[in-house]
Amino acid sequence: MKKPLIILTGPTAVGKSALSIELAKRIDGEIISADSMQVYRHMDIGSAKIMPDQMGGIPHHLIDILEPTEEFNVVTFQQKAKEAMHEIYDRGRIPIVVGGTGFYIQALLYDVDFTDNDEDTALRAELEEIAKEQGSEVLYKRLKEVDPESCEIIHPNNVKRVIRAIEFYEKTGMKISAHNKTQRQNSSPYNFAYFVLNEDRAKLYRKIEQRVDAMMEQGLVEEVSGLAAAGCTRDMVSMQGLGYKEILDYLDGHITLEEAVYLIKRDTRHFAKRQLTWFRRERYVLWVEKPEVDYDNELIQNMITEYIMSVLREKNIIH
RNA sequence: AGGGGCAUAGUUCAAAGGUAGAACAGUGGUCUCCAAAACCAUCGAUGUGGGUUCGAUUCCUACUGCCCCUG
Repeated sequence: MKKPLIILTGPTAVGKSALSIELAKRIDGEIISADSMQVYRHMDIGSAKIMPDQMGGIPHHLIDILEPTEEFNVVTFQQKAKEAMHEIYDRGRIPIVVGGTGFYIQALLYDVDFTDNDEDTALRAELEEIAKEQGSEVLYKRLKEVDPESCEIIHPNNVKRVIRAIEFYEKTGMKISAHNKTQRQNSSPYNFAYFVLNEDRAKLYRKIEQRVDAMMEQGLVEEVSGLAAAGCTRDMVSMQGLGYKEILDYLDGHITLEEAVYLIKRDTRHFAKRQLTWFRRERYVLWVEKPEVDYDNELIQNMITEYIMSVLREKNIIH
């Protein structure tokens, strides 16, 4: 008997958090955050983190679990999320995965196997050096010798993925193209429902821009300068987050504050667009479109929750 | 009101009497260990009316709009 799993995602700023609280209350669920930035403590404003007073008493997992100086990646996410799920099942409750990182959701939902190799930071650094000094073509040729199939899929300019493919081969002796092919055939071990909340593009973009303005008012600059003072630098995973890298550039005097705000807005729009692209090609997703006209917010929330509940009943996730 | 200047893509800027380029924005896509990352692709323009010319978006001219100076 497959265990139940609910996924609630969508582009940034669409209103996932608020809806997830409503849903969790009704079905007695707990929330697992699938967000690569909200895992970090002291990064509240820029990550639009849900704060304890907004949680409505619903337990949240994978929020505030790391210091910004620590590394976080899919593998860590997968491990910690699975641990959290076990605990939730033990309590007889239903896990609701909420967050916008599609890659993380995929890793969890299909239980993608990452175990047969560890990342090798020394090798990565070495390969990065080669790319920088000799050009990405050199790396690409090296990959071609061991895994020509990957070369057909990966663009030569995409250094990160070329490096990963070489690394995979060096560490395991296998081709990542073959590995990915088999992993892609995994079916989910869960009885799941995968909801993507979406709304009119222009409206979403407007909300993103308003949210960035609000972050500035809430003191994003202070938050980032605090992190910088605590030793955070832009090469850290946490500081690659939207709002953080741009404000760091401002604090370093590379750009003006006005430019930083423009860049945060632009890059967040791009991000939302990429998220939607991801969800479009994901299998078995259920799109939940917000109505174009602005009704009462609570009313919309209720309608959507009702719809989600009906799907969950149909799928025997709730009774 | 008088004088001057400018009108090219959504924006900022190129170029040229013979098929008008770029950056950014917008749009679509890739993704199985940095994913809020990295990468790929693509739509789109000469303000309006006359004239000169084989050919005008370019030269001339009127109009319209915007900017600057003077009052």
